[in-house]
Amino acid sequence: MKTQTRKDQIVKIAAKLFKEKGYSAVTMRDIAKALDIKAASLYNHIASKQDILKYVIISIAEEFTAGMNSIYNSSNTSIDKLHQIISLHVDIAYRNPYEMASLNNHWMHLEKDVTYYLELRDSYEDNFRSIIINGIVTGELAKANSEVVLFSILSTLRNLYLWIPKKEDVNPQELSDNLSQILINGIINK
Amino acid sequence: MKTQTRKDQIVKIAAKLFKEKGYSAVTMRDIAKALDIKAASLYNHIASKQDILKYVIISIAEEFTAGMNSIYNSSNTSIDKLHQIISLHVDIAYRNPYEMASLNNHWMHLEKDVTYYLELRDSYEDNFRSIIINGIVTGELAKANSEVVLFSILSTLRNLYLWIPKKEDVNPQELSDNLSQILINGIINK
DNA sequence: CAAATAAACTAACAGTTGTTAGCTTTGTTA
DNA sequence: TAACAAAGCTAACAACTGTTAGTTTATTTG
Repeated sequence: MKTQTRKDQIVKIAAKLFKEKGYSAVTMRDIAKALDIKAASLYNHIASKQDILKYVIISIAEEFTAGMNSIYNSSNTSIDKLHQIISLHVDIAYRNPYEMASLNNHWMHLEKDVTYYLELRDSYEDNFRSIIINGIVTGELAKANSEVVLFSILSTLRNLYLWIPKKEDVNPQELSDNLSQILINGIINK
Repeated sequence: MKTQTRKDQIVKIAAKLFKEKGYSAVTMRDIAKALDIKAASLYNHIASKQDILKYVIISIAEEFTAGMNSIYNSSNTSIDKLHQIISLHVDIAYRNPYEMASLNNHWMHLEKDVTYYLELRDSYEDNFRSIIINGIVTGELAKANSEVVLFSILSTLRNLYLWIPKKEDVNPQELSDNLSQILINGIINK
């Protein structure tokens, strides 16, 4: 458990405010006030407002990419890989519910770094798509429009950050199991 | 097909800009420039920036509520009701992909009208939850955590607006059918 | 054609924005 | 205890914000 630097505190509290009001609506004075200091003092720790957003988003985007690469390159079945992807999302969303809002909704304000972010995201989606198509080809997964399957699962996983903080005592393992059952087996009683 | 008033044009183009950059990052001058007029001229048609957001969000929120009420009060099976809810979302998202971004992400800037918006949304979710729980009780749906089922389906449906504009020639009926199959029957091959 | 209305314009406002410069305080180490 | 670095402060800036007032232009209607 690394000790939290002042910069870490700034990034963390900014992420929370970004989630509540959106990146543009949060001012440097808002962030400062939440830490009980003046706006100018923030600049002893970060270079700019955009710099804060970068720290909020990029590290988590890279965590997703690393996780996906490891899953993608393993020799598990497609369905096992899907289980692992679900766990990956639950785990990250559980630990970073505020940051996920910026990752999903505020990345367009990264400006200079938006290209890098989109590369990470596209590569993530490409791997995910591959796993689904492969599962359909091998017959593990039912024949279906792979784009709709990808979109549907990814939508649910990307929205976890909205839902997790609203439920007290969510158990990540249990949530992961429930999601796997619903997303993979469906909800109908057969 | 009603003719489009100037106000309608303003609301429509503003919704598009809100989706691209977020409500707070879009200035009245941005909206005006997109219509090739000056910012002050906007005020001949709308009362304020917030007023524009209200027009973007509330009419669609009410359309969802009306649709849900009609489905909820029908005498169909739970599964038929779920099919109808999916169609409702596809239909509205297909016709209003930009407006859906504000409905999902910018409603907190409604200020005075946020209470009304949340009433509509809560009532919508309550009806949805009821339909799911009823389906589980009657045995139409498999035993599962109803909150996770609700969250999972709703996440997919609420994100349609992000996905529909990226695919050319999406056929709403076909999309609706694909989603129904995936969300209700799952993706596994059995 | 006259009058009324709709819809644009210019100019300006008061407040807010991110950021910088320069200074002071605080806490640690030599 | 002197020196130093880390982290705070005040004051100010230029640009930008939503909005208003007052005016002009274009269109519709009696």
